[in-house]
Amino acid sequence: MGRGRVEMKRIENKISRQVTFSKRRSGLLKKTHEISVLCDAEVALIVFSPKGKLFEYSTESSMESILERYESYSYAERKLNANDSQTYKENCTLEYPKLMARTKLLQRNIRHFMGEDLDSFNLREFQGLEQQLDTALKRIRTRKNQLMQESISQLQKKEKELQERNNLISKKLKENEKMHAVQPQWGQTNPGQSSTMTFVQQQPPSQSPQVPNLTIGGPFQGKGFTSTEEGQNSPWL
Amino acid sequence: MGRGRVEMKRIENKISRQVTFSKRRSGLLKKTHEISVLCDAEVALIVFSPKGKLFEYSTESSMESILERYESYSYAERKLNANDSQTYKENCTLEYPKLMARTKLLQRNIRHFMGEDLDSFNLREFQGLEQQLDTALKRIRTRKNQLMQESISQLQKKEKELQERNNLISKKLKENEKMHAVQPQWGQTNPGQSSTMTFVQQQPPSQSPQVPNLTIGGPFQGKGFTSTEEGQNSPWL
DNA sequence: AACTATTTATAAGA
DNA sequence: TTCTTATAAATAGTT
Repeated sequence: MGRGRVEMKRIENKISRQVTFSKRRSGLLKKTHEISVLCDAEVALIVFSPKGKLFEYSTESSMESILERYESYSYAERKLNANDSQTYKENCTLEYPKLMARTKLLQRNIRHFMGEDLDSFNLREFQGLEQQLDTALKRIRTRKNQLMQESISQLQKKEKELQERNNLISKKLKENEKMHAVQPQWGQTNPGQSSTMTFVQQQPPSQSPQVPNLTIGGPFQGKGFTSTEEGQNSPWL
Repeated sequence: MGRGRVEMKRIENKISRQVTFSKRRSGLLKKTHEISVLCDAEVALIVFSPKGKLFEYSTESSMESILERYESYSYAERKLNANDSQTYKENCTLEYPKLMARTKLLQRNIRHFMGEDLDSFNLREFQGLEQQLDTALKRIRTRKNQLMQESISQLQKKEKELQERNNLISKKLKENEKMHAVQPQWGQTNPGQSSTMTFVQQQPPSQSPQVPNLTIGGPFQGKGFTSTEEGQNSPWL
């Protein structure tokens, strides 16, 4: 847009480059603002001029929270070069306040997720949170249902196996009884066996190692919700 | 640019909003790219759609490095009043790993609250999370409804006030007309008043300070434009 | 996803 | 820098 096409490459003339930067920067900020308002999007824009000057725009939700959100999405670990002790210490000292701020933010977020600390929310924010939780809840329920389905089918399978085993044993027992009926020599082998017993409930021998433990409640490893690992009360509260 | 002016406010129609978002997003990404190439600037753009989908652009130097640069910038501005610098540093170094661990935990929890990263969950954990979210959701909906109720009753109150004011004015106007009908002396007081005007819309005098701002979207304080330096040439204002 | 009528952004020039 | 202006781009409304 302007009085001629523009090649998409670095403008070599320093002055023009500076001027273009200034013009386009304001245009860009404007457009960034517009999309955020018109479309209700959360936007963050960071621009460093070639001279190293910083320009930024962010939706009301603040730069920090957007970057936070971004990082929770693309969770790229920052690798501290921990090999060098001195660097590490400096790094820690430098990063500590950041980390603290971030932790506070996360805690607040969690409280929001738990429906607490909502006094400052406006309608729109409620709407957003509600939708987010609703989505999460749906996902969780889906996953839970999957798990339950699996449990059920495994239990059914187990049931079937046991049933078959029972049938087998019953059959053998009957044959046994028949044989005994032909030559009834009681006494030496199995004293106390009742001949009227028909079904025998028995654990399949391979139970514990091969069939997963399906106890509804399973072997918990306590991931941190509710009961809170080493006992201290919800660390984020 | 388009077939009509566009009011700078949230587009209410969901479909249009979605479409506009899509169009403007690509425009914005393009412009972001252009300024970075033409002017040799380092740029990062993060956009979350209203649905929560992430779009991003960053100069080749990578998002991470830009964000780091950004943070070092904004933190450089904050003066840590290092009263006891040495102790402070040691403390930080010592506490840093703890804090990091905690932050990680918090982040994981948040992901769980968003229904992500649930592969390791067992049934009981799902149940717990589900219940927690459900409770939260109920609270949030309650609060949201309260807010809406308040909005509604305030609007109704305002409506009533306006109605009364209108009635009053209409009444006065009628009396006025009557008087004029008796002795029609035009001219000296209010030239240009039309006698056929019936309703007058008027703001209640106390509007702005006493009635909370109910704009759906709340009272923005525009945390955005920190364009540093001379800054306030906000061309779009 | 395409198509235009228009509005905007902006390159050049002053 | 800022203003102006000719033109290129972006895009709102439509199909």
